[in-house]
Amino acid sequence: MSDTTATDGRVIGERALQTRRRILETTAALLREQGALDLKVMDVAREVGASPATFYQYFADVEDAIFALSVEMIEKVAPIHAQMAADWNEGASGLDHARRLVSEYTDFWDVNGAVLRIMLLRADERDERFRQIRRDYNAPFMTAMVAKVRAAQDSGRLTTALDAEATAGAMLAALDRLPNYREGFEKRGTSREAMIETVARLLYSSLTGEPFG
Amino acid sequence: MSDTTATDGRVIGERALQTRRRILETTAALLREQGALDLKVMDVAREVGASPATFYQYFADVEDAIFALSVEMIEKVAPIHAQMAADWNEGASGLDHARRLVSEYTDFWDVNGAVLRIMLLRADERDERFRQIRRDYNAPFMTAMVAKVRAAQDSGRLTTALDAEATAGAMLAALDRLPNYREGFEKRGTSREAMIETVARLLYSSLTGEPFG
DNA sequence: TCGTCTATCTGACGGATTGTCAGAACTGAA
DNA sequence: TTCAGTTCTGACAATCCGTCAGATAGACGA
Repeated sequence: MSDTTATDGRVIGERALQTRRRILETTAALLREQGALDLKVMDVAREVGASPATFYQYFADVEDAIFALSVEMIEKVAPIHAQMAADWNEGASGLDHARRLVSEYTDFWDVNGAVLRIMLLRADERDERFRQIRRDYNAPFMTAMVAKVRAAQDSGRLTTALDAEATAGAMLAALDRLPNYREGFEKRGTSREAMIETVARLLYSSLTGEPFG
Repeated sequence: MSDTTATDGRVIGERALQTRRRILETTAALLREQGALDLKVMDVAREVGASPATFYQYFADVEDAIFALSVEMIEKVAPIHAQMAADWNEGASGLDHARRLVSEYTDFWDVNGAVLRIMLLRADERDERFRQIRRDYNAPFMTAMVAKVRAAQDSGRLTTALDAEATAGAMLAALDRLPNYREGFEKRGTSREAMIETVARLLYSSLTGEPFG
């Protein structure tokens, strides 16, 4: 069922699993170093120290390997989902919880950005396979945030002029894009902490209706 | 100076200019259809009806052509900058102006998204060439938004706990990513208008300190 | 009209990458 | 050690890359 298979469909054993993993790690590393546009199967194979034929035994092409890495993002991000769900249910100081969420998610981007960027790109480019993964990856964030917005709206603290989905989406957009602007920010005097504080406050206010101050 | 040159550096004439343009338009079209990851020089050349050698006369590779398209985005987006600057200086009903900005920028993304996505991707991947273009492309938005935030903070309407650059960046993030989520939104009942209204209100409130309601 | 000059384009090439086999090498069990 | 199943790879045809030298086309003067 969830057994890993080779491109010919057969279930693979321990040795093959390790090879597959080395290919994935190498793909991720090269992705970080040189980006996706000119990442070749040959580059990965050379770096792994294997024949290109070995690569093709596990993945159809480089994009397919990045797809596998994207799938793994879903479980890698799960602890952040869990933390968020736990925090937000107990209902205590929301702003601190928002700070923690933004901080942890920014760290997550710093580590996994290279893969996440291609996942989002291919989903944006209408690839259905990646769209499904993007949905699964985003869903817990979206669900939690939409619920927050609806709750705030139901209790009258937040205007219903805001669409709950769109509000959550906008906050997710900030979470996903701001790590990519951090270097530029820092060059102009906006520290990582200031960025996190700002996004946390925007997030908190947009989801609860509390004023920014 | 701003004359267009071939890869060997010579300034090109009228006929060559048309060839170059056909290559660029074809690249943009194929980018929309099949995305960037497996867009080959051969694909473009075939579609243009020219030899690959002709392509290489004007661009080093596909990415280089996308770079040229990215450069063109700067002047293509200028009218939206201008409209925004004009609107925001006269100081009248800010929310309506925000609506117009979001609406027009969403349309801009619908037309030019394929190129914008790669511009942002390559900049995110630390390519200095694309980073420069991204800066130039974003600068007018950022400058105007940062000024708005600072003004609101100076007059005491907005908390200084928000960093001006980060706030502007977060709003830009929403503008840049939400068009990519629109199809998903619409499938779940959030119309284009609702999305625009929401982003406009978030933008307006974050830049002015006015409450969401 | 014709020939010439120059800008532009391309056929053809060596080299690299892609993707696919059949079979070689490895592994663990008997 | 032998054997059977698993995993890996050399070798190949097909395609793509990137670069020439030379072919072609358009402008212009005679």
